[in-house]
Amino acid sequence: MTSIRDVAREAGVAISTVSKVVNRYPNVSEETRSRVEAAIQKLHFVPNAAASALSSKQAARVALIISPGEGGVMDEINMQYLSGAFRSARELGLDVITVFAPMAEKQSVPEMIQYFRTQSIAGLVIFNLNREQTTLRGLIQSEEFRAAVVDAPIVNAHSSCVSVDNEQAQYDVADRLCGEGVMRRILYIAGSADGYITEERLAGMRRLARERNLVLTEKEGGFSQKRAREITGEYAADHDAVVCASDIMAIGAMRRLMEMDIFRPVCGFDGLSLMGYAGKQMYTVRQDFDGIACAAVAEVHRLMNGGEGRQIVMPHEIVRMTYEDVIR
Amino acid sequence: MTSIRDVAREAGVAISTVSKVVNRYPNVSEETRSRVEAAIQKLHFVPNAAASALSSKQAARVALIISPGEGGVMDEINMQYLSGAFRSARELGLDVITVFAPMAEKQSVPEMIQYFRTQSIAGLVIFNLNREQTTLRGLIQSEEFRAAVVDAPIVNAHSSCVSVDNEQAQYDVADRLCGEGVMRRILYIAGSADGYITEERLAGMRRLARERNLVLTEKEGGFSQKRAREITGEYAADHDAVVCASDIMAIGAMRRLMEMDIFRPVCGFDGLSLMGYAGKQMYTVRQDFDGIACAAVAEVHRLMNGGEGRQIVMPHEIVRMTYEDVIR
DNA sequence: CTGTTAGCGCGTTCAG
DNA sequence: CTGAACGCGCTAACAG
Repeated sequence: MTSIRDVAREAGVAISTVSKVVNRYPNVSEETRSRVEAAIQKLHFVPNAAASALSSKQAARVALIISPGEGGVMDEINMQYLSGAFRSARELGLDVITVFAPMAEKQSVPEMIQYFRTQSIAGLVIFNLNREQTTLRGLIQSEEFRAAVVDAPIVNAHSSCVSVDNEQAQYDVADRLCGEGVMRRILYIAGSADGYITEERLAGMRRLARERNLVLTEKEGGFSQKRAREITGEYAADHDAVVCASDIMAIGAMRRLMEMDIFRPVCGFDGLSLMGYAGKQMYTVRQDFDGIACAAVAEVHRLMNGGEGRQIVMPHEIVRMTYEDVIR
Repeated sequence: MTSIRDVAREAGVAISTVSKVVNRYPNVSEETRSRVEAAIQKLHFVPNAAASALSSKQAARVALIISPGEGGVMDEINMQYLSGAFRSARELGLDVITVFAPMAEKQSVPEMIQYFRTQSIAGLVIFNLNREQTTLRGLIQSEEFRAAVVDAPIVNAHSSCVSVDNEQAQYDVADRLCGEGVMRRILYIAGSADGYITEERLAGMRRLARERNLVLTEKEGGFSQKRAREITGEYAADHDAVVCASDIMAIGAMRRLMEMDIFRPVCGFDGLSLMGYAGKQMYTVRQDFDGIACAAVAEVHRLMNGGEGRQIVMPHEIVRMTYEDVIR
């Protein structure tokens, strides 16, 4: 392994001069710079990130923590999160590691703190946090690290939260759906009680019901397609429309309705391409997961530079998705 | 930041003794060991991975390179790959970074070599490599790093390949399908020409056709649901069954058949949970992506310890998937 | 503008 | 079994 010292010798300059060239410091003469660069080329010198971090003590590493859905439903969202996060990290010059939440949950809070510290982690970006993930929540509350939490309303001095306005988005999509005809009795299939976003979306739905004088039936679907099917089978016939707190539940509802051979408008939430498999066109809330992850990484970067925790609201969009929109 | 030196002072021993305790060296007396451990607890000492790697020069880092599918189809597979890879890496004590292939492809081979070297990367695990990914292929051929390549038959002194027996698997699933009734004319919708696995699967299909005296029509579906739909619409009526080289194409074929209101048995390849949305039950090849990734990481680990490149064949399974099997 | 020097935190001989 | 001393590759003051 050729080191900075070899380059210095080759170029006939001091070690620190090489360092300055490598790190683009301004105060190096054009001549020595080019001499050093020639030596770098010649020796195929490659700076050692570990040594650099050790010396400068600027180990700006960030851990991305994702919760894979067992059924493959969350995968599309998670990959978009990762895609945005990696891109953003690269742009900001942040070093990133990826952690699967279940692994973290198997450990205790001190163990995870220990692990992240040995890894020189200074910031966390946590996706899809729910109430049952006690280790992760403990990690945030310990305030040992700066954190950007996506879709969970946790804000303190060291942590920000990033998400769409779930309340408003649920309101908007249901509003659109209900504007399509005369609908009074709405079946709302909510998420699961352990999800933070569930309440916010429910609140949006309730506000719409109040304003529009709708009769609302609320059921807990737990983000499960199966549950949504069952609920639809049991209640949909007595309602004019089915509003679901997630796409996957909307697909379940739609399929059940087709089996029952009755038509009810259905809407979902998230904007997955999976929606195209529902069989009919459907309104949903399109979230820019890529952009959300991007913003979350930027936010943790800001926090690591001394920023205060805050809440960030990302834009959303109501779309109508069909099979044709989705397939490739 | 409390360092090994603080611990040594606290415990009243030398720095090297602390190091030995931390790294579980045998030659430390029970008494000093416990004294050191007490000090570690007390001071919340956490070893610094960067410093450790720098000093010991054992930076056993591995890069996982994944190709996200634009349409969200590949996401389920990729997440399973990541899941298995992370788990395996943790068990083997390997440090891991994740890289999206499109980012790598934007760079030149020397740039990527440079990047990986600064990151102390010694091994690569490459998923879903295709012929168009020239940078990645150059990276492998440079033999700068040890590599385990999933689903692409590239083997040299420093690289192994890991995959199911695609030829046999395609043979098996089509065999099962054709065993269900009297079928002579088979429509085979292959993958894309730039995918390595495409030929292998095609070869398996051809072997079956030979042995069973089938009339085979081969079309290139490019792993595209849309293409598979079109091909099905054009040719399926004249055939007895449709064999697809991927689940996503099988879904397209099945949907088209339903629209055409004719029934033809269809089979896919991969075992995605997405298959449940096809509408009917369907044979497919279930690959254990998690296990494949796990094996690939283990393999690159072996290569990094001086092993020779080789080919590893993972087991596959023919399954019949239905909507009910898949939803949760 | 360039060179000298002192660490960053740790692993590892090699004497004792 | 223990500890002093050196070096990993690099950055960051300082002098010059």
